[in-house]
Amino acid sequence: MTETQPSVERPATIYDVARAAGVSHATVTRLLKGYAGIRPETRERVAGAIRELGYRPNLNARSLTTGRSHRIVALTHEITQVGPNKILEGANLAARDAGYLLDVITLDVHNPATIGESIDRALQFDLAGVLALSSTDEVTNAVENATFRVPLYLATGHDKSADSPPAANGLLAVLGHLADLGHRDVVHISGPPDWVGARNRTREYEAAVVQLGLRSRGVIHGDWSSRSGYEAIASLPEELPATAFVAANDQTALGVILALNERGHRVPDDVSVTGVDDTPEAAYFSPPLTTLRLDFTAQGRDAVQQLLARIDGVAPPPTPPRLPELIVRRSTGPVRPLA
Amino acid sequence: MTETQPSVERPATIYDVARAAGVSHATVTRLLKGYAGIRPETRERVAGAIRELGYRPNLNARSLTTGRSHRIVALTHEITQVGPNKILEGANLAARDAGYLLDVITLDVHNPATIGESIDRALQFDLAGVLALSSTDEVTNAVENATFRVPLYLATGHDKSADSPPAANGLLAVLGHLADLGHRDVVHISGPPDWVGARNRTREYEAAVVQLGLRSRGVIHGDWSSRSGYEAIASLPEELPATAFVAANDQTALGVILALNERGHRVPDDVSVTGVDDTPEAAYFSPPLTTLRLDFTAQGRDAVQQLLARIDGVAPPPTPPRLPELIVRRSTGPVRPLA
DNA sequence: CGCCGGAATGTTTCCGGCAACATCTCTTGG
DNA sequence: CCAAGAGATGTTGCCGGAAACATTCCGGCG
Repeated sequence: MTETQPSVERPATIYDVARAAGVSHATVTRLLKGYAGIRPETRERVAGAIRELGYRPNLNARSLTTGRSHRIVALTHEITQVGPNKILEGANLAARDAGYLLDVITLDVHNPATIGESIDRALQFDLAGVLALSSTDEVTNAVENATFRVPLYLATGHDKSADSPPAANGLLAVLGHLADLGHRDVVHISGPPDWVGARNRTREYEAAVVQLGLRSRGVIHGDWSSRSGYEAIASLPEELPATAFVAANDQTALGVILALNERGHRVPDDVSVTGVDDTPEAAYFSPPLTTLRLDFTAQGRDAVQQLLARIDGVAPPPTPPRLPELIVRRSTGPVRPLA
Repeated sequence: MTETQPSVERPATIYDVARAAGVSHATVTRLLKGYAGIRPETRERVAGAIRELGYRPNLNARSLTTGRSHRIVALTHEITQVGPNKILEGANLAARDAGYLLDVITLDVHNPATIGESIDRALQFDLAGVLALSSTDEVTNAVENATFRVPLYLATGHDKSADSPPAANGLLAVLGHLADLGHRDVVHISGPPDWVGARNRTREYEAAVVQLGLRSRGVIHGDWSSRSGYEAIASLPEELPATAFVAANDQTALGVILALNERGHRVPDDVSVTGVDDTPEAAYFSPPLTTLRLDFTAQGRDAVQQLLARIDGVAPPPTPPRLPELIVRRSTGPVRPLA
């Protein structure tokens, strides 16, 4: 399970390289920075020395003088959740493509005291910028209260903001689909209220219900977990108040399905269930889940792009709307009227 | 969705603080380092200036002189997988408790060329150590080929190594459970062969089969995904060759269950299915999954501890064996003989 | 053949913090 | 009352690299 490498010798510096090549350290720097005016012969010698000594510039020292680093930090949390997780993945790629190193600092939401501390710690490095991938109010607050001396881009929630165009309103598609199947009575199992994304989904749900002329038979607060979906159904009266259950995410939907099964309701014959996120597993639930596919990776990319624009003092590029896509599978079916 | 903060003024340095307090910068350093011999009055003035200016030491500059930083980097990949993900969580906590900042660099396994590059990039900073959380051979190789000048701890796979005590052999418990239920014929759906953890599980499976006198009716290669579990079953002949299916992880088991359902086999009445990992969702599958609970978080903690010991040149603490725990739920039941 | 000017290379200083060493300022003992 | 010594604070140089500035080299031209 383990292996180590002894080599503890200090890394070579430009001075070492310069000495080995018989030039001044400035020449080494020039080579490194791609300066053209170096005699081929000299260039060769220096390059050789660099190779020989396995020289690698010390980025700390570099950013100390230049005052700018190519490092950006992403503050995140709950990377277990699909959303944050994939956003990070996208951000990581985008950063790398732009020549930046993105490193991730995971905040411990369960331990609020440490949030500020972690942020503080991160800021002690020379950073080009900070990408705050915050999904909960707690983290958002902590971020807003911190004093950053570097560009900051705060992406709250992996959802569209309140003022986003209606087209981005994914739950409308979900409820539209249910309405098409003849459903009138629906129940929403929401995400944790301190998550922006959860609130947005709930709001979208409520708006869609109105717009489509459906009846919402309740919003039950969940917490993204399967357990909360299970318990939501368990808390319902014997006679189900709805024919369709709209869960805030796929995990919750999973719990909903199990609870429904246990109470003798077949999905989708008796009741329909939907999720949000389209996690890789959703297609393999029993039955496969009708859900909303969100492009988290793209959102991560967009966020990095926004941050980079701020770093470079350029006008931020417009973020193309990322339209959620309705994925219809077998957890939804034609309504079967309530008893 | 966004907010920015303008403040781009350069952060205060010890010199700024010194000037503001009317002392030399050395005095500021002394205060920072907890040196006792400072007159209360002076101390007060300096502390005031620090507060006033919002001074934060520049860790880059610091590690430049001290030659040691309190930063460790975790190289990881596929953080979407539960295992790596939770290991990271544990590592993060352990590092923080030890006063280190752990930052995470996600390697892109799908793009091997970038692995070396990312590692290289990370090494250009002053690092106290590197924690390589590698689960696949590709990454392991890349890590082994890189030249680190800092302590390295390579944790391969989130499983016990080949020479670990038999007690750690979790699949024995799983198969023992199946044997107790009367199952004789079993099939294993493995993880991707380039994952150490997957190979270990397969080996454990095979050993357990022999030890318990069962009959393995095949090992089908999967890739951790639900899809691979689904396809594994789909590839089987009409007459199932086994009464129990041992999946390499929970996701795979999910796919297995769906495929089995679709072919008209009820779980667990007709066939039994097991997983590994005990993801939070496993308890809410339909039916809830019998699986093996692994303590990933502890493994992450252990790894950090090992690394820190190397950094400090101390003898590494013994890693307590993390015994997997069999969680029996409803996806397994008494055998029902093959037709 | 010497001078000029650009190309190639070298020297110095600074970034922010730290540590070794130097200096100053008291208190105290002879 | 002065010197010694401890305590408090200041000065200097260095870490690795970058940039401004300085110098050397060289060929061409008058």
